[in-house]
Amino acid sequence: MPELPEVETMCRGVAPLVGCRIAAVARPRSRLRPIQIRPDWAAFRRRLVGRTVCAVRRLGKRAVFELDGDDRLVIEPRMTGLVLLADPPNRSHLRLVIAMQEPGRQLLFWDQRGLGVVQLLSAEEFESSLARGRIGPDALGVTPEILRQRLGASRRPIKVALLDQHALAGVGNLYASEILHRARIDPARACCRLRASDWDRLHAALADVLHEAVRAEGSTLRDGTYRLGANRTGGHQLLHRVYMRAGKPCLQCGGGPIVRIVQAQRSTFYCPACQKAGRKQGVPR
DNA sequence: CATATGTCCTGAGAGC
DNA sequence: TGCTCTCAGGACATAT
Repeated sequence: MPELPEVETMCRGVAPLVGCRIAAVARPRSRLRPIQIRPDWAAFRRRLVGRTVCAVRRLGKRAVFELDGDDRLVIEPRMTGLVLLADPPNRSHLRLVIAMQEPGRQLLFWDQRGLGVVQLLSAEEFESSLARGRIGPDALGVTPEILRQRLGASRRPIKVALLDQHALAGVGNLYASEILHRARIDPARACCRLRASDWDRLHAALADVLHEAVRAEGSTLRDGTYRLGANRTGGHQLLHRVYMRAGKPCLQCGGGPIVRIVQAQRSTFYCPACQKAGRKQGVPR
């Protein structure tokens, strides 16, 4: 499930396409339902061919290709999408091939479940979707003050609020649990009940966990869909302290065990000992 | 407006 | 063995 670190890794992977010019755009044939491409396929293709890739950026969980003429190609991998230069896991779930004029250069979008969305937007459309709060500020670009400003007034549990991409972009289900564990905050606590010190720890944990995961090139989970091409996996799954570790001892306090609860129909993993609401925030032995 | 819930999708794995 | 069922969750639509 690509979240910020996985999308960042994919964007870095396709950075060699900067400067390349799009020669052809193709949708491989498939028995599967086609993914969403906007605007319609004909216009999408017509507007892409001939464009040059000026930059590849990431915003939250989206990969944004800036093209000459100021259009933006925005790819949302959602659950199982991969943005690659080559070597997709298989051919049957390859959804989009953008071939460049430069020999051997191409951009691939592979997506097993097909929930991903690919859009071509004008600069105005892209900016207005940000301005109208459709996409919140990137999680790695916020200060502790902005973090609190974006989430602090909500009565929702902090774990649920962290997943709201309109409030803050980039954190998904996996890293929300890891971040709250590192910050020693109870995932069920309402945002509006957090104190200033909690926001400081949350901000530090957010940056720590996400940077650590980027360094490890993201997390490949049991389903194995997240790949870096050439069948390479990410490495951060080896560093998870709570995610998918229900019943196992807490790596922080040695106690535990880690508990799984469900919030907003999603799994949350946490250590009740380390993350007890209102507990004195020391390092337990 | 804020918050909660249902929906899309495919493949893996469980259970019979 | 082969079937049916459940589950995973990102982002949006719809309901309250």
